[in-house]
Amino acid sequence: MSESTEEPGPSEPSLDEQIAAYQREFRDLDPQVEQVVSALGRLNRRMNVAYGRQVAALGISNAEWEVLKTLVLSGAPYRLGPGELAKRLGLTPAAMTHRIDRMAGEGLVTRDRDENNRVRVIVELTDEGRTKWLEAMRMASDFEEDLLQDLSGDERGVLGELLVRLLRRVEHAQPDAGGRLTDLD
Amino acid sequence: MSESTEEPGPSEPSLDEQIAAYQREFRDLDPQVEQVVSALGRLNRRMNVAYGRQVAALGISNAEWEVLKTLVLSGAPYRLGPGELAKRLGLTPAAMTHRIDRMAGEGLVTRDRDENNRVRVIVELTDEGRTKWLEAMRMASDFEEDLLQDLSGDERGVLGELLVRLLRRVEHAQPDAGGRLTDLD
DNA sequence: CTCGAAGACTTTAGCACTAAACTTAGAAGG
DNA sequence: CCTTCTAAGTTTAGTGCTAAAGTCTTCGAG
Repeated sequence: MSESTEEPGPSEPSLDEQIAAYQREFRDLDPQVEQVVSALGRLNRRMNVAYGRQVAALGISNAEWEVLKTLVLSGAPYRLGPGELAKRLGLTPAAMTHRIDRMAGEGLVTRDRDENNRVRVIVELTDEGRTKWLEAMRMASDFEEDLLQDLSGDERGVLGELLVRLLRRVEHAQPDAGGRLTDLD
Repeated sequence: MSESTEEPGPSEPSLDEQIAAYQREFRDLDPQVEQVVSALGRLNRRMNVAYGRQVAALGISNAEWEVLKTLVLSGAPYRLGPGELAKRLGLTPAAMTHRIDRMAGEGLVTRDRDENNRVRVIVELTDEGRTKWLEAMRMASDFEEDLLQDLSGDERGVLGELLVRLLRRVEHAQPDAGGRLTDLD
């Protein structure tokens, strides 16, 4: 399951067949719950494959695009330290070091020591990096618009609201509220 | 936006802050679309972290659990070749070879040559593997039930239906229907 | 002022994956 | 038969990640 992080994919049985098979093997399964969860997982995997293909056309990887997005989201002047980037991306600092190496080599970011505190490093988006981000963003938002094309405005609103409620349940799961979700991450 | 299969994570701004920041940097963004897409991505990442923790308590990895699920879904006698497994999991055959090595070493599956066609290999779930699958399945379905706890039956149905419609759009995107989605995977 | 401790990266070792080359069994043609 | 082709797995080389150890600056206590 993945970025996340899991990333299976292409050739699986249809969703309905899969749910039916699970019910045969596991009687206690609620098909409605399973439909939501399985559709969520599959949808995400397919979308990630699609994003990867799109940004690859711009000569960057999905991983690099994530870094560009994080820097832009931090707002002008688009600077963050490697540690902060790692935390926001859910990576180890070690992995960040190497990603930044690559991206600095490609001219997407610069990496400099902070003159006021020479133990800190500042990663800053270059103009080229910002341009790549904008191009990727345009492709992504076209793709997302396409994806939701069959849904009415009302349906989009309902879907967004339901997803946000699930997200809230996962993110700040209340202690003492039935418990199992309390220690998620 | 990412996933999985990209796999970022833990410490990000709140969803609302993130959407507001994107709107500042990219005027053309539809906040409703962005809410759906971002919530989907985040939800999935958090869920994958949670699944990973749960199955780790059983002594297996998320990757191993995916293999167990695939074998069980294939139905009795729970046998598939490495190539077929790789296809369903979206991995290369090379990666399957190593996963099967590990899992055979742990007693979760057996790996044997097909006597009728000695170029084929048959991976078969052991009783121990089936037991692990069942334990993981129980944990997962409890977790999923918990996750959806705040949604009424109707809301679950609506959510499932909307997700399935999105999934259909991604999976068999019609040619000649506006196009961009036609070559997804 | 100097020593010790903490913080912020970087480096090293090891693992899991992909892409591409290789191996071997069975199938097809002459 | 014997050659060639194809299919199914495995092996090799190289990438990107994590965990843990290492380096270097800064800060605080004596």
